[in-house]
Amino acid sequence: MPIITLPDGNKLEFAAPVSIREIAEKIGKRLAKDALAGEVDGKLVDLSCVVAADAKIRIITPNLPEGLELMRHSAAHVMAEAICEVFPGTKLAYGPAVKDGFFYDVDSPEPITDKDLSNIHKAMQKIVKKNQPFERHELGRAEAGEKYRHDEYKTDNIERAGGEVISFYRQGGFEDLCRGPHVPSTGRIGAFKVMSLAGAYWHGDETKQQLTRVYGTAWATQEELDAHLHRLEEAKKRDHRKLGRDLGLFEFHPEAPGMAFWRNNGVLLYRGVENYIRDLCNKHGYEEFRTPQILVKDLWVTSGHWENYADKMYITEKDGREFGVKPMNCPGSLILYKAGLYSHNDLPLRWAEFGHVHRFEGSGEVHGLVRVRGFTQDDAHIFCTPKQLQKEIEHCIQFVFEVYTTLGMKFDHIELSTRPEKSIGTAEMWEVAEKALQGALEELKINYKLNPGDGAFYGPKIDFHLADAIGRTWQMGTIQVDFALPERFDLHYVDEKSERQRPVMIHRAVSGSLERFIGVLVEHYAGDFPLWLAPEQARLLTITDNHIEYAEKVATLLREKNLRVKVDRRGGKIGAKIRDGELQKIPYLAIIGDKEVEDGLVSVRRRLAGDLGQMTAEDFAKRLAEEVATKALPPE
RNA sequence: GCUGCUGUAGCUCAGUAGGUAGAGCACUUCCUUGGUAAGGAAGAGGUCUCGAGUUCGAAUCUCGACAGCAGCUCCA
Repeated sequence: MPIITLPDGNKLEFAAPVSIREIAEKIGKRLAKDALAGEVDGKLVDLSCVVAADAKIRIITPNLPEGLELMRHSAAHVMAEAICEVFPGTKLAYGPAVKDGFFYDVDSPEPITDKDLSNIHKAMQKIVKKNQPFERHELGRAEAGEKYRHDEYKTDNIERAGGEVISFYRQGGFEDLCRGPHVPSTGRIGAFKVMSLAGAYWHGDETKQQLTRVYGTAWATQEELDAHLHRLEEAKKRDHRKLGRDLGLFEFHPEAPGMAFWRNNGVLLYRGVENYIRDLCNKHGYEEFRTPQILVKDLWVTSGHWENYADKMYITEKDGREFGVKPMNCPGSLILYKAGLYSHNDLPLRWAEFGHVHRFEGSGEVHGLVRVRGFTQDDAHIFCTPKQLQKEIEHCIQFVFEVYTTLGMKFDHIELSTRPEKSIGTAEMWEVAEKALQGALEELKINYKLNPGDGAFYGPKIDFHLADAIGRTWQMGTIQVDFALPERFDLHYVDEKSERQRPVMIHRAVSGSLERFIGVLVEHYAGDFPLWLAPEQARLLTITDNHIEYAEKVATLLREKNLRVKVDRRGGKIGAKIRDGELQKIPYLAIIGDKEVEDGLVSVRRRLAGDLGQMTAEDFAKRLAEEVATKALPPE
């Protein structure tokens, strides 16, 4: 006689084993209608699943995150059936629910193209209309393997599935191997849309064949689907590549694929970020260095970069000698360290370098400013004793947080990556390094994800990831512990007993790359930068030509306070000048006409905040200088 | 690098069935001196990314290159 405990604590008693569907019906008609699946003692199950023993039960409906995920997973099955209809002979590899939707990786006998998406969508609509139940059935491992021995993907999935029972789900005449659970029938997958196509390697392995990945999105209601599509449209407007061009920040040209050309507004922004970090370096006890752009091959062989990344380095040859354009700044620092003599009293040495590096990223890998072939790392190399290591890491983490907090940016996640297969150094070095990083994270009580095997070839690392306008995440700041390079370059310091010891090295970058950082920054603010970073902080708009002289005087006053200001002295109506200023996202527009000239005033509009009324030119200058000094975030 | 897609004026885009191109905005000039998100008129601007091919004829069809977009892989 199962006693069912509901989330609110109420209990229901049944005389015989009952299905989730029956439980839902007992609770209420409306719930039974909405129910997609159940959760029995924390495990998701089909609505048809029968409960025989006492259990805690939740009914899963479309408005719960689990319900939405289920709908998306079921939508993937419906799409798989549709694809098989449109492309008979298609084999199915993998089709999970993902953020905002789902995809299915398929192996179709002929290529699927964009033009086929609407046909797939139509086929899905027909399947949904039939509203066929999802039916689970199970086979023994051996039996399942035999049944699908001609399908390499199913065979593989069966091999990977745990347990002796392999479950399948059927909807009408279509069957797919699946752990489940599913929504009760094909009519219950909500509002959906087939979105796009892409290639995807089987198991994400480049050496395996490439499958076709079909992406879809699904939502509980049409309104939510529309809202999602609208959000995507809105996000496009924040795309840093578009804003970069529209706001005159930077652009790209085929003459230097994957490398940015910066216009003045972009340079002002770039310099703002760079100088800010530079000032913080000073505050945190760093010294700044600069090392050559092109260094001999032998150096890259010693550092291990040649072995690991020669094909991604820009290589040049003169007088029969090979040189590499630097892809990292560290070897330059190592040379400088080695050329000096340091004692334990000198450590830690915090050496910063804004070094411009080049990496030949693959043609499909470059992406606006966030993945480029030439970029400046706000790099630093910290040489310290093993004892100082963890404290130095903590110091780096705090530095990173200081910058992102000031800018009002939130990390998507923080990652600790450990030793990869291809690496240099001993197991012991790696262990000490990984422990130091982990220790620092834990000391500062920072949530992080473990990412095993994803460290740099010379050491483990902590990475700080941020999301762009459409939710793609990018690695920004990084802190990497390196025992290997000091060894390879035979670095040492003199300890208290006058003995030579090996220093540890930390590689750290706060922004990661200034280019990527600015790309994400543009999307984060949608071009409405805090005043201290805005390229053009204020624009003075004259009503008529008669006001130009006074406007220039006000401009001079502002420039004396180190503010970046321009005068819009064109003809035309004030409305048009305001519109231009707003479209270019200028933080402050000040209107100057007869009234202002007469009384030494300006009429001020703050973007995103509106009309501030009249104030004296002096007060205006003071207000802006204050906003710059406090690094205030833009108005909401 | 891989799969699919795209490339027409500075920007956003149209171009029907192969018959050598069009709009809006921006720009220039003139008129307008106008008070809080577009004043009016006229004008200029294109080797339709590049190269081959098919054709009497290619922006349009085919192939290749280059660049870009989405995803995958990679990201020291």
